[in-house]
Amino acid sequence: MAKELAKQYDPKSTEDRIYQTWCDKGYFHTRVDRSKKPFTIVMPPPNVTGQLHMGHAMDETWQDILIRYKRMQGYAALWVPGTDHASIATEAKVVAEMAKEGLTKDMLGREGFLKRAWAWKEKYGNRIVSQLKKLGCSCDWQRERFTMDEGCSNAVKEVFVRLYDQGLIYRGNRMVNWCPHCNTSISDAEVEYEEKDGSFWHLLYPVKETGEMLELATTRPETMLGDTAVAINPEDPRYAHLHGCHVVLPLLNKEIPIVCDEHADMEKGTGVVKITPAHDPNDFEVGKRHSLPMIRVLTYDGHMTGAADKAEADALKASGRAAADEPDVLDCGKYAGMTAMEARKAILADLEAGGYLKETESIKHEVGTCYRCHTVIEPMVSKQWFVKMEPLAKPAIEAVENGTIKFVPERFTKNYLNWMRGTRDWCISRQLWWGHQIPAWYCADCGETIVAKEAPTACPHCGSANLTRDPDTLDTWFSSALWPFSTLGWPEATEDYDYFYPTNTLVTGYDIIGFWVSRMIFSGLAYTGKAPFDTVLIHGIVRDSQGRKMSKSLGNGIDPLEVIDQYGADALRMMLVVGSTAGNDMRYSEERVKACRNFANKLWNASRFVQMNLPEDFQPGMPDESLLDMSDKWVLSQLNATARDATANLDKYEMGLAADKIEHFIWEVYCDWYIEICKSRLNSGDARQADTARKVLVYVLSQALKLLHPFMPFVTEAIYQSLPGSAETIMTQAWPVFDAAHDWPEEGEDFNKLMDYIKAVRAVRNDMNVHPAKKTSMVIETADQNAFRKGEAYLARFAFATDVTLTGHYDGDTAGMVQVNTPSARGFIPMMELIDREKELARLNKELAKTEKELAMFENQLANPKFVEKAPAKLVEDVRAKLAAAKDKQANIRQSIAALG
RNA sequence: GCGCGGUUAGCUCAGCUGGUAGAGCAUCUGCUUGACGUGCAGGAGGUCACAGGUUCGAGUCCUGUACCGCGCACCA
Repeated sequence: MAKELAKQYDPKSTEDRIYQTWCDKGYFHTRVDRSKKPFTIVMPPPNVTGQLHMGHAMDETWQDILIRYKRMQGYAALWVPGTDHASIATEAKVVAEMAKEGLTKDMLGREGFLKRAWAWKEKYGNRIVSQLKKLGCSCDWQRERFTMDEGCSNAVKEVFVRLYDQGLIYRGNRMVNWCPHCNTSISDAEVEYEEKDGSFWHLLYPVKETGEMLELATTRPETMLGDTAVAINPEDPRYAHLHGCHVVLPLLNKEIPIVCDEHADMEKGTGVVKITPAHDPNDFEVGKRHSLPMIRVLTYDGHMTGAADKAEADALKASGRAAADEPDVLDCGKYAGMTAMEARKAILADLEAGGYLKETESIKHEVGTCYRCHTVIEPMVSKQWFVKMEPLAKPAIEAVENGTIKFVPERFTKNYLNWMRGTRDWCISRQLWWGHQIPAWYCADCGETIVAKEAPTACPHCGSANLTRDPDTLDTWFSSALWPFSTLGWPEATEDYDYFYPTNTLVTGYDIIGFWVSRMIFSGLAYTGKAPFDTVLIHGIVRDSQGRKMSKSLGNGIDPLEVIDQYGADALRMMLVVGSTAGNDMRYSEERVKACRNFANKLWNASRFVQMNLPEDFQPGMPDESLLDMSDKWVLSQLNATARDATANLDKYEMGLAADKIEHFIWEVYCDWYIEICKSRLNSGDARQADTARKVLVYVLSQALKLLHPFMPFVTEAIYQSLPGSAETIMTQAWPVFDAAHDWPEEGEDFNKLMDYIKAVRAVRNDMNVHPAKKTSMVIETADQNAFRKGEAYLARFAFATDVTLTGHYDGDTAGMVQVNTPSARGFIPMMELIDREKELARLNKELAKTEKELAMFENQLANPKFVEKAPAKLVEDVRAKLAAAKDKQANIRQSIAALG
C-alpha cells in the first residue's frame, strides 16, 4: 500500500534534515571538470559579525536560484561563499564590548586588541553561515573564504605592492572625510548626506587697506581660525577695487590676502568666501591654486588644537621629515581643547562682542555624515594613502561601455558610469586596527618608505634596522574589491582560478554599486586583465509592509529566520521572488509568505494524492504514445510550454516570471485539472487507463518538481525522493527542456474546447445555484464531435452529466432546456425546472451583450482597410475567425433567449 | 541643479520585442466533490496618473506635465 504522508507539509521537520543530507553527500562541492562549462558566482560576503536580514535573504535566494538552475543544466556551477571582516563595523562592536568591561583599545594595545577581535570573529563568524544554511543556499562550503584569511591577505599585499610600484598608490596630505566618532578617515563613498537644521552666520571681516567691512557667510564659524584668505570672483565689479588687498582676520588680528578665484560665485550670498584650506575640500583646491598656507585647527578627534598639537607638528617640520604639503597647526589659545561645537559657541560669542557677527540665518542643509555612525564628518587635511583612480577607472568605464560587462536591468549602467566617471582618488587608509595592516615601513633614521609584502629587516636606503610599520589598516572595500579572484587563489595560478575565473553573474543590491561593484571591476581588469564577471544582476531592497526601509532604529526589521521558522525557507524564498523584478524594491508581506506556504502545501498534497494511488509494484516510465489520452497529451504539452517559457525567463534573469509560470502550471494545470481528470481514470476499472494515468502523473510531477526546485529546494527534494524511480537527489537532475516528442498542440486544443464547455456549464450552474448533486443529461451540438467524444468520460464528473448526446446539429425540443454557448459548442441541458426563468433570461442577456461588444470590436477592426492591409496576415485571419465565432455565439444566444419564450 | 525610478483591480505588485488588461491577498456566491478548507467551483472589481504625438492599433514607443521615492552634485 502507498506510504502514509502527513496531511500538511511540515517544513520544520524537513528542511534541516534535507540540508544536512545535501552537505553530507557533497552535492554543494564543485570540482574542476574540463568536460563541463563552469558557471561561477561569488557571494557578496556578509559582514562576519552581522546577522542575516531580509536584504541578504533576497540576495542569496536569487543567487541560489541561478546556481541550482545552472547546476541542473549541467554546468560545473560553483558558488563561493564567505564573509567580510568589515573593519570599521566590527572594530566598533569590539570596542563597545570592551567598554562594558571598562577597557579601551589603548589599554589592550594593538596585539591584545586584535586577539580580542579574532575571538569575536570566531564567536560570531559562524552565526551568519548557519543562517545562510537555513535559507537553503547551495554554496560550496569547502571553499568558504574570509577577507582576512591567508589567501585573501596575500592578494591584498600583492595588489598594494604592485600599485605602489606602478605609482598608483601614493601617500599624501589630502582633504579627507574624518569621522570624529570612529576616529578614522573614510572614503567619499562612505559619506552619507543628511538634511539637518543649521545656520548661516554672516560675518564681517575688515579690509585693511580701505577699512570697509566685507560680509561673508559660513556654516562652520569655528574653522575661521584656520582661514588663510578670502576669495572674490575676479569678474565681480563690486569688489574690483579690492584686488591685492587684505582683510584682518577677527579674533586673531591676522592679515590674510584677498584672492581672486572662480570658486567665488557672484550669484551666491555676497560673493565673498572665506578660505580655510585645511578644513574644506573646495578651499583646499583654492589654497593649492594660490599657494596659501594650510592651517589645521581641529584635532583628529574633533577638538580645537592647542599648544601641544602645534609643538608636535612643528617638531616634525623641524626634523625635515615632514612632507612639503604638511599643514601647519594653530594653537587655538583660549579655544584649545574645546570640541568643535563648544568652540563654535565661544567664537560666535566673541565675534558678536567684537561686532563681527552681522546676522544669523536659519537654514536646512545637507550635511555629510559617517555611513556607519552618522556622526557629522569633518573635512580635514590629513596624511593618508590613496589609490590614483583615473588610470584605473578608464578601462573600467570602457568594459561597461563596450558591453564586456552588462548590468541587469540596464538602467544601472548609467548609475555605474556616473559613479566611475566622477570618482576621485580613493582614500584607502583607516586609523583602525582590525583589518589588513598597510604593508609599508618607515625608516626612523632616513625617513625612507619601504613597501613590501614581507617585513624588511633593514632600510634599503641607509641600512638602518630602525623601521616602524605604518599602523593604519586598509579600507574594508580594498579587500572585497579582490573577492572574485582572491577567493579562487589569485595571485597564485591555481586550477580553480584558471577554470572558474572570470566569474559569471554578480548579484547584489543597487546600494553598493559604487562601494563594491565598481571597485571589483577596475580591480579585476587591472590585476587579472579580465573583467571579473560578465553580468551584474541588481536587485532592490526589501522594505517593510508600509514601504519603509527596514532599520534597527525604526525597529521595523523582519527577521528572516523567524519567517523560516514559521513558514519554511521555501515559502520565504518564493515570496522574495514571485512578483519581484530586477532593480525594483519590494515590500515584505506576511500575506504573501502565507500564500507561498500554501503553495508548498498544495504541492505536497498533490504528491500525496499521486503516491496514494500507486500500487506497490508500480513501474515508472512514460507509456507508449498510443496509450495516451487527450488529457495526457494536453498536460504534457503544457509542461513543455512551461519548461520552454520558464527557461527563457531565467536566461533573461526574469526569476519572478519564471516562478510564476511554474507555480501556475503546478497549481492550475496539474492540480486543478489534470489530477481531477485522472481521478475518473484511476477509478474507471480500466487497468490500462489507470496505469497510463499513474505513469503520466508521476512523470509530470517529477518534471514539475525539477522546474520548481531552484525556487523551493526543500519541498521539491522531499517529494522527489519519495517518488518511485527517483534518483538520489533532485539537485543534480537534468533541467527539463522542451521535448518535441511529447508535444501535441492539436490534442491540446481539443482539450481546451472541452475545458471551455465544462467551465461554461459550471458557470451556469453556479450562477443558478444548482446543487452539485443534481445531475442531468445533455445534448452537445458541435462541429468538433471528435474532441467531445474523446472527453466524454470527463463530462460526467465536471459537467454533471448523466448521459451525453453528441450531434452536429440539434433541432429537437428546446423547451425546458438551459442552453450554454462556447465558441466551439452549444449545450442543451434539461434543467429549466431547477432554475429561475427570469434569472436565466438576465444571464443570457448579459452574455449576449458581452458577445455583441466583442463582435462590434472585431467588425470595427476588419472594417478598417488599413488594419487589413497593414496588420500581420495571421492576425487578420485570427480576427476573422473570432468574428465568425462571435456571430455564431450571438445567434445561438438569441435562439436560447427565444426558446425561453 | 543633473540623473534615475514609480504612478495598472480595495491592498501589494507582475505585464518580455506594441495586437481585445493579469496574479496573490481582501471581497461576494456556492461546495463535508475521501490529496489539500493552508482547499474546490464561480462572480464582482481597472477610461493602465494627466496631456499631446508616432502607429491600422499604445499599459507597452516618443515628448511634456503633476505627484511620490531615490541617487549624485551644490550648499560661502
